[in-house]
Amino acid sequence: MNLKTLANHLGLSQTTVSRALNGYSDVSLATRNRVAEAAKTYGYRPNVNARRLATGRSSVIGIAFPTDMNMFLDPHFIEFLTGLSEKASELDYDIMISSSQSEEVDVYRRFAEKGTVDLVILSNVDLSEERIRLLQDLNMPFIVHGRTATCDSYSYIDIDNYGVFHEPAKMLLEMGHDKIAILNGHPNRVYAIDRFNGWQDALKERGVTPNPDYVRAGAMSEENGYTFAMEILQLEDRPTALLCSSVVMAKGAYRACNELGIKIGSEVSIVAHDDNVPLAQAADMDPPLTVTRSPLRDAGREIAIMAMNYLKGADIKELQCLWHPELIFRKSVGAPPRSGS
Amino acid sequence: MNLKTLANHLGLSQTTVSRALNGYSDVSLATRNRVAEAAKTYGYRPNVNARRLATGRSSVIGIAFPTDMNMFLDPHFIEFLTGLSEKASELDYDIMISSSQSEEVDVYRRFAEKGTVDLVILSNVDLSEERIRLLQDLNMPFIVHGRTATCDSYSYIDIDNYGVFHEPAKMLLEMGHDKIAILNGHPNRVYAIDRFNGWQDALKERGVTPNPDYVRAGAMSEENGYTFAMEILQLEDRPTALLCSSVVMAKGAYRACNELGIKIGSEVSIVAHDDNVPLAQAADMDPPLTVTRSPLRDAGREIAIMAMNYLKGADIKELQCLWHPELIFRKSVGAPPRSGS
DNA sequence: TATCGGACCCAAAGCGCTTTGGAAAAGACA
DNA sequence: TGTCTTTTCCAAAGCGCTTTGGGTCCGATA
Repeated sequence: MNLKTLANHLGLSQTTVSRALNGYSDVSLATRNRVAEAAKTYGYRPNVNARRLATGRSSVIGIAFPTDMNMFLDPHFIEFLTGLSEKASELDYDIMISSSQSEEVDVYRRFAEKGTVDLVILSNVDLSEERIRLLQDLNMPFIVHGRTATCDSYSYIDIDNYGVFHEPAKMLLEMGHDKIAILNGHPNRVYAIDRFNGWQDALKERGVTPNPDYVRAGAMSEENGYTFAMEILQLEDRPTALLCSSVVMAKGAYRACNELGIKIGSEVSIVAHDDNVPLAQAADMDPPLTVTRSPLRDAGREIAIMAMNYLKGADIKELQCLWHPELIFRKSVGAPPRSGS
Repeated sequence: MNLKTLANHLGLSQTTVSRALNGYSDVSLATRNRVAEAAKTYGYRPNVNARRLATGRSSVIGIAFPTDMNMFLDPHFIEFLTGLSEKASELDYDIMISSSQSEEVDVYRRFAEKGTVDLVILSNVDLSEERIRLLQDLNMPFIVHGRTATCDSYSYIDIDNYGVFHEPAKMLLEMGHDKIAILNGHPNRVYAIDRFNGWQDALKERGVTPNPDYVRAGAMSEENGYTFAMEILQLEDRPTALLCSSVVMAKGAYRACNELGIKIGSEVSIVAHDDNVPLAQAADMDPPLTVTRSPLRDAGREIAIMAMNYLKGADIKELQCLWHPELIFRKSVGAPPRSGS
């Protein structure tokens, strides 16, 4: 069933039927309904490729599939992608993934040349802005998940990573902790830098000098969480609180604590950032883990909406989201142990 | 730059240029080269959507993105998808992912209605064949990663899961092991059933009665590997060898052995199936893990090729692959301890 | 009564490709 | 020389939609 035969069935022109289905106001509400009705009963679905050819738009969102993805990212990336593709489906957008064996920028070049996608989504940005520059050069619309220094010029969604460590650090300081260590993500990622600064500033605001021994950074694996925590908790002047960049890392830290016989929530307080990936439920841990929470899936869903608005011509200023994670207090945090105990 | 202007530049008709670029033999080799040359210098790329409209083919492969994916599957699914999308790009196919908040079959319905994809890929099949039946009803081409009982009727790629446990079990038996336990995947997955049978038959062939206490099954997580191994290794009549369904599970088993002070490779032998996901490198374990190996990424790449051949009209019989994993012997396997030791 | 502005609808021209059904030129053969 | 194939090319007709640029009808206005 195509437009033409549907129009014939209705005794209307293709134009009218097309415009009726697309909700134009220059066709009366009555016929608009009549057309919608008929479309439903005949099971008419417009041919996507014809529409794409006619409009020049594809309603497809592209995303480069990182082929050398480090293991940690897997569940996080998937979680984000799940949200994105769910919402995109609802909005009648499609998601196309593509990967190159060599450079990620090749993927964008291909997208741009082929013209199969209207917009691409950039994940996992680091300090280098090669990809962003390329996309700007190619004149290919894009939205960034995360931010770089020059984020004024493009559309992005990010969380307040500074706050992710600043808020809980402040809270811990107010509870009397002053030896606060961080188990951070990879140091060339923008979010890790922001978090580091959040931690550092929180201490400085209280007149506490940040201790470089209390800083560890690397891939946010359970393994690293364990290793880093083992190292830090065996320092002579051991910290009374740990800020972890992910729940998975915190799990490693929990394991280290258990092994060292350190009571979580009394002898050491632990806070982590929670992307809410299924494999790591902070609330189910023992003791339940205090977190700053910002579900990645939600970010994926939001970015789909932003993509739609972008393509509808929304102003760039409306397409810059900064989310502030909520701080969820649970049993893994308590007053610092009295010194000497 | 479109066909028309390119044709004008060349002083040829659109027809000729089109057919030249598509390698038809009714245009002379000389002009074919000339056209190819010109296309390159002018940077001509055919408009994908116009082509799709004209041919009715999209050169897009669809895949349903499982929204409620269990945590274990993540890295495996990603690994497969990476191979698929790499090869697809090389072959100039695109990959479209889609997910529904409710049923996976909805995704296929949408694919079929919209007509955006030429073929879909089914992953992770279980015994129920609802999805397969639907796709057959919808007349939508598909390739299955895995198999069900009725696999004669469709195209698939799978590994010999029976052999995955049968081969190493046979080897262990020949080395003198007769108390062999299995840490299997989820019992309603076809591959887990096949593996179970492989193990069972290997024992029976040697006249050994399979011991139900030696069978554990569940999600293939490190956690489960640890728990299952702990249980099994503390049985009164403890096994001398463990077959694990994944390297991640084997990692859990390694942890259990270390905790119990059981020497791997002498007191207990361990073999696992290795999909070669980056997060779990069997060769780097201590001791290096003996595996049956079949990289998932390769399967993804192969399925892209199969998809192309399918769409080119290849015979169904040529589109049924069964791969036999190689058995890689490493230090985690040794002769069984002498009884009484 | 003549004019005008809405409201509603439509014919036809694209979008950029592929494919059909020849046509013209060039050899092959008698 | 005339006929018959091959070889090489092309005009034109789609593919199924959107959009432009009117047209018609009708009530409102003067």
